[in-house]
Amino acid sequence: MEDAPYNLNGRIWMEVNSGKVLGHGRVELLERIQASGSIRQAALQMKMSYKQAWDLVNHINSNFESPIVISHRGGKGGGNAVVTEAGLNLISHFHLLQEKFNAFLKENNGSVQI
Amino acid sequence: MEDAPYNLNGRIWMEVNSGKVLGHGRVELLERIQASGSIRQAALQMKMSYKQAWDLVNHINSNFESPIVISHRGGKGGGNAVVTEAGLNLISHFHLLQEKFNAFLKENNGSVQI
DNA sequence: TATCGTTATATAAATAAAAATATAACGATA
DNA sequence: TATCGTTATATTTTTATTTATATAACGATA
Repeated sequence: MEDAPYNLNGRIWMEVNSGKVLGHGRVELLERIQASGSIRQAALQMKMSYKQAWDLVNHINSNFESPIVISHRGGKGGGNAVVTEAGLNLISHFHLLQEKFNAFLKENNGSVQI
Repeated sequence: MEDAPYNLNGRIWMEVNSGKVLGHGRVELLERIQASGSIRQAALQMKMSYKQAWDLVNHINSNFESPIVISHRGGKGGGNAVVTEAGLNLISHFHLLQEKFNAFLKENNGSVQI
């Protein structure tokens, strides 16, 4: 009979209409869009295809009443994307949840008798 | 400025040597092995291939000092598999963690201003 | 008004994951 | 000792996912 130490790990996400809309990866994408002003640049930074990034943004936008990312094509720089006030609220709220969750995980590390 | 209600959802798992070894799905697999005495039956019940189930069991076993599932081939019924005392401890410990986590999720449902 | 790099979208190609199939090993028991 | 259903393992086939490629639309600005 000995001890098996383990680390507890996990993921959380926000659901709307019973579907995942916002987790760790999407929040990082929003932050990079906000920082760079570009969906393409954010995608490059995260080593994902533009299509994937666009699909994620589109999915997020279509699951909230207010737009989260507003994008424009054409013009100076070819186009741009910005995260709205609503989006910034989502980001900071998710960070809050994530911090609580991190504490939960830390508290629940331990070991089992095996 | 309106409200976006959301449900918080997520998954937790136990890690050993920085690798995932036990989460919701694997615990269910162990329970079904215990109940049926057969890896094959457990796999069928969970609609996964025998290979996938065996790989999971093998992965679990090789990440703990003590065996979690002991299997035999041949003999009455063609063979069988049993979950060890150590495995049962893992199962009940994970359930404990999962219950705490469920409470955490419930507490942290809410809404964001968007 | 021609150019630029980005957004938006569709389609094809490549890769990865999962499922299906096949086969040997096994040992109680009939 | 022949049979049985399961474990254990490898290989093939199928499916799903991801990535790559292509192209049109766009509007500030030079």
